[in-house]
This record gives sequence, structure tokens and C-alpha cells, in this order.
Amino acid sequence: MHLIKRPKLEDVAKLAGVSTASISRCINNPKKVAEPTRLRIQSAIETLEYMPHFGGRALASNRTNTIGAIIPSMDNAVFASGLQAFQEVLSHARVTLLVGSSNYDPSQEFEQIQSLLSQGADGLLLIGQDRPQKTQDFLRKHAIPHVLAWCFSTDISCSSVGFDNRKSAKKIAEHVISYGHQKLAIIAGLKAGNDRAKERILGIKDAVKENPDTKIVTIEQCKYSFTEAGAALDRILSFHKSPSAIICTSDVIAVGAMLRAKELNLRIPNDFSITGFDDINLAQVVTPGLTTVRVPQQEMGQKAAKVLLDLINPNLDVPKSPSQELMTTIVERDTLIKFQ
Amino acid sequence: MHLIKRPKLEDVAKLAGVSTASISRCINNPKKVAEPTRLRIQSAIETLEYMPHFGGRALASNRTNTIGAIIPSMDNAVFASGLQAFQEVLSHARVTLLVGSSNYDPSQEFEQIQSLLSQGADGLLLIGQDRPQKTQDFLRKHAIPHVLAWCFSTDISCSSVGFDNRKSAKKIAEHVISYGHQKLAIIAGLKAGNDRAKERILGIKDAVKENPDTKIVTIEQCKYSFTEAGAALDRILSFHKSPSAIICTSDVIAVGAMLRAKELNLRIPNDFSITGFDDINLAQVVTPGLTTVRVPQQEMGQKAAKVLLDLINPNLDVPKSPSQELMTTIVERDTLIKFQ
DNA sequence: TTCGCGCATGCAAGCGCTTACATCTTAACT
DNA sequence: AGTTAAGATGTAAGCGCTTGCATGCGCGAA
Repeated sequence: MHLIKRPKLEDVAKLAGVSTASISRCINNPKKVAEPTRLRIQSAIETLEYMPHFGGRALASNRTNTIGAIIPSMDNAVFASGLQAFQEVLSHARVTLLVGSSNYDPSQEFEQIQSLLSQGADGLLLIGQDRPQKTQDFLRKHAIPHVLAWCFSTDISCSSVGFDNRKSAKKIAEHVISYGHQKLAIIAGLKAGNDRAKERILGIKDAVKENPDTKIVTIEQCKYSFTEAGAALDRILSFHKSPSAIICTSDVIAVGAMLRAKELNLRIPNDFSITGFDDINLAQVVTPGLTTVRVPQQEMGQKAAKVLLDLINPNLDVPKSPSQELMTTIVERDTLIKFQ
Repeated sequence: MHLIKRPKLEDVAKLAGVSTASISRCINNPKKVAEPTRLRIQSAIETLEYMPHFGGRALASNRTNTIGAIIPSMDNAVFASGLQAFQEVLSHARVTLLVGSSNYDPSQEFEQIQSLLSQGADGLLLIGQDRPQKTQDFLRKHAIPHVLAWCFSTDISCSSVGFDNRKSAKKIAEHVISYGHQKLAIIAGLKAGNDRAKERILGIKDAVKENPDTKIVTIEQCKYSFTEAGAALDRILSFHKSPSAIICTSDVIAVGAMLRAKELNLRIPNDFSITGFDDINLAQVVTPGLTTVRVPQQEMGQKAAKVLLDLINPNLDVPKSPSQELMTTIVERDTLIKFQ
């Protein structure tokens, strides 16, 4: 078992007694090679353990079979599981996933975009639609095939696979209101460069506007961490007019607030109701179970992968289905009860 | 704003009035170019928005600045956050991360290894040390720089960054035993191709062996899902001699069992104690809080990245620190109490 | 003045693969 | 048998970049 110099196409060609062109064809388009030759080539490839050289292939064909995904952070389960689903679909199509993370920062996202493209990514998965003009221009100018996930809107020029954050947030807010709550508080993720947070706030406001008896006591923002969410809860509780329900734009935040409430010996939902958003594992594990909005994470990852693959392989018969709206549903657990 | 043909080195060279060689040098080794020329080149690169072609570069230099990671699944928070940390370090070193997932299946892992390598990965991050001879031979034969994480053992020939699963499991088992528990049950992940699960079981057995009064009532295996873990609990409860403590080799499993126990109106830790492994978010969120083993996920990801980068850039002065053992600690919460 | 040396730069040969085109074979027609 | 089209295979020209080597230049020492 000693080190072997990487074989090249030529070596395989020699062994199989054909030209390098045939090998290449056999690998990329087996139909173009006659049965017996193909078998001969196959076995030559196997005995040499030949593996195409990526650079050579990329240079000659100008394709890398690589797709980049830039997500805020894998630390948030909601993206991790979407990404997992995305990767699985890609893998079946023999496409490799490049991963970058933006840490919720638009300028880091821009850097990562450049970085992944310079690594040859044929296309990109991005989260959300809110990004600086600079980034958008860049994508357009270089005609980068990309799809946006975790958002949906018909007026965006590029493909998106996701749900309508505003509508979904309105729905949960209406749900909360229908339980008789009139004084609401919001804990949202930081809005800067994060359209999901913004849209969700807007959605809640939409619901409040339509229900004149209702009002928003305060809107707090914080990072997606338990402790920050706990601090946000503290701020809310320091108000005179404390809310009867707190709507959080993420499960992580809601759970963080619940943990803090427990420390303070407050009882949820008796002292106040609370709702989340995403329906990650935490929501079902926390006590009481968190009433939240289920987001089709896996489905989104899978469909986004398919759309992106179509975008890259302008497939003959596949009808263009550039954007897809997925639906969210409310998952009722135990943190929301009727007011009084 | 129209579509622009991707500029190549030659275009930049023409604009800057130098040869392509200088541009290349300027990009890869700025010191080798005189100050004024460098500035001229820089500005040419910027006005053209030049971005090196990945394939060309990879072909000529035989390096891709890309590292692959193959993890069982990003769906498990323990790997997701390790991977996040790994990626961040890589990103600072201007190296891009390729991701594959094996779904805990050695043959899928092998495929992903091949796939990532054929994408030109300069090195690989793998989880655990237990893999088929075939895979090991492959890695050795092709001299693939790689590091193993989530495991540690001095007798492995290649670098590893992680903790000793067996020792850590022994430690938590001893801890449980020190609380007076004598009849223990284990719920472990599926052992096949998963050395973490195997080692942890062995560690628990080690502890039991050293404490003659103690015995293991049963060892159940299941996938890393709440429902499967719940089913495993059912099996345990159907035994005559039911255990006073259940040691789980993963938090996901422990929490799944706790959820099931709650459904059955069993009270933890009164009816039985339970412990987890990993200390992911869930452990602190579940009620009662899960007593578990904290694994330095982030640190592991970061250090693994550094080791791998060193392996790939045989750095001059950096002393070889091939393997690193990290420590785990027991996090005491509320699922483990004294027997009786 | 001459020589030599070091530095900055240019020249040009590939790196391993794909693919348009040319060539050859074969079989199905007239 | 002659003609032709379709299919299988080979030929060779790059794809865009890196890098060993050659070149040219300026400067100090002899």
C-alpha cells in the first residue's frame, strides 16, 4: 500500500485502449459511448481508481457542479435542518454544497458571496430578500443563478422558495388576539439587514391595526440567544402597562424568555401568554409546550435545491416554476391561553 | 447595468500594462511585486471587478483552498454548532468549506469522501474513528490530509481533535453510580459504524465492572430521534427489573425518553433518574433540566480547523500538534438524584 | 569603466480536461 | 453493389492560471 500518483485521463485511455475523448464522454455522457467500450473504460477507471481532476474539468467545461449556500448561522436549528435537506437533494444530483455563514451581517454576506463564487459556485442559496443594493447589483451584473429561501414575495425579480413572513406573523397575531389579548408585546430579532424580523413585526402590526381594541405595548429587539431574550423580557416587565401576551419572532427568543420567566417565578401562560416562530425541537421540549408557527424547513430546503438545480441546468421539459410559496401553520401547545 | 463577460488575467494585464505573470504574483504573493506596480494592478483589478477563475487556478496550482467536512447530520445540533465554528475559522483563512453528510452510514460516508475529493478538497474533517478498512485504505493511499473530531485516541495514526468518549462515559456512569444507583439501563445510538455510541457503552460498562454491586439491566439502541428514544424507553419499562437510572449516550435520546416518560405520567427524577450526553440547548430547556456531559463543540470545531489548516499548509514554524485531547465536564441539573 | 549581483518583470510551457470537428465503421436503404 | 446516414471514436485546440527560467535594469565594488 504505497502512495500512488494520481492517474489522469491519459492513463485511463492507455489502459482501456481508447482516446481520452472517449473516457471523458463515458464519464459525462455514457450514452455516447458503445456498450463494450464503456465496460472496458469502466473497468480501467476502477482498477486505476481514477478520479477526474476538479480543476481541469472546471477549466475546460466552465462548470463546477457546486452550489453555495450562505446562511446566517448553522447554530440556529432552523437553518441547520433546512440546510441538511438542501444538501441531501444536491447530493443526489451529484452537486456539492459549499457553505458560508453571514452571522446576520449583510457585509459578511457579501464577502461570502464573493468567496463562494470565486470558488466556482454555479449557483447560490441565500436567506431572505433584504440586502444592500451593492449586493443585488453584484448578483445581477454577474448573472448569478440564485434562489432566496425563508421568504416569499411575488414582486421579487428572482426566484424564491419560502413563506410569506408578514402574512404568517399576522396569522399568529390574529390568533393571539382571538384569544382575547389586547395588550401585546413583541420580542423580535435584530431588524438590521434581517427582513424576516422586519416582516414579522409588520405582520403583527397589520393584525393590531385591524383590531382597534388591541395595542402593542412595546417592541423589543435582541439577538437569537437565550440570555439576550431573557434581558428583553426584563425590559418588557419593567413597563407599567405590562402585556398579557408576548409574541416572539423566533422560538429561540421565546424559549429564552420562558427560561427567564421561570427564573423570575413567573408562570406561563398564567402570568402571560407567549408564542414563538419556527417550530424547532425546542418548542416541543420546553415546558409548557410553546405555541408557535410551523415553518416547513425541510420542504423549503428540498424545493430550493430543486429550483436551483433547474436554474443551473436549464432543463428542457421542466416548466419554469421560479418561485414557490409554502404555507406555515400554527401549532397549538400550551403557552397561549384565553385572556383572564 | 448590463451583463459583463468575465474578465481574465489577460484583460487585467492589458489594463495595468504588465504581464499576466505579474498579476498572478501580485494576487498570490504581493511581496514579489514592486510597490508602484502593485498599486496599478490593484486598481486594474478593481475597475474590472476581476475575480480569478477557480478552475484555472486549481488546475495550474493544484490547490483549491477548499476543505471538506463530512458529518453524520446537521440536524443534530451537536454537529451543527461544531461545524459552524469550523467554518468560521476556515473562512478567516480564506478557505472554503464543502459539506457532505453521511447520515451515520459508513458507505454514504465513503461516497461523500470521494465526492468531496473529486471536488478538489485539499483536506477533510471526519467524525469519529470507526470506519471500514476500505475507507481507511483509501485515505492513506491517496494521502488525504484529514482530521478526526468527536473522538480522541493516541493510537490512531492520524490527527484527531476531540475527547475520549469511553472515558467521558465512564465518568458520567461513575457519577450516576455514586448517587447510589445500582440497576442501570442504557439507551445508546445505533452502534453500527458509530464509534461514539460504542465507546460510550464501553465506558459505562467499565464503570459498572469496577462497582460489583452495580449492573446493567439492558442496553437499548435507537436512532437519534425523540420518537425512537421514546420507544426505547417503552422497551426498558417492560422489563421486570426496572432500572433506577437510565444513561443515554446523547441528549436527543435522553430528551426523547423524558418526553415519553411525561406522556406516561412518570416523574423524572422521582421514578427514575436519567442522564444525557452532549449538552446541547435542549438539555437546559427540558424540564427538569437534564444532567449531562458537556462536550466542547465549538472548541473542537475551531481546533480541528486549525489543525487541518496546518496539515495543508505545512507551516514553517508551527510545531506539529497532530492530536489534541479536549476535556468534557459533567453538567449537573435535575434529572439525577440519589437513589431512594 | 567594468563586472557582478539582486531585484522586478516578462516569456512560455504546461496543468488535466472537454468538445467541435474530422474520420472511420456499419447497416439500411435503393 | 452503390449510396448514404447515423453512430462510434479519434484529433487537437484551447479553457485561465501558475511558475521556472530568462531577461533587463540599476547599483556598488573592484
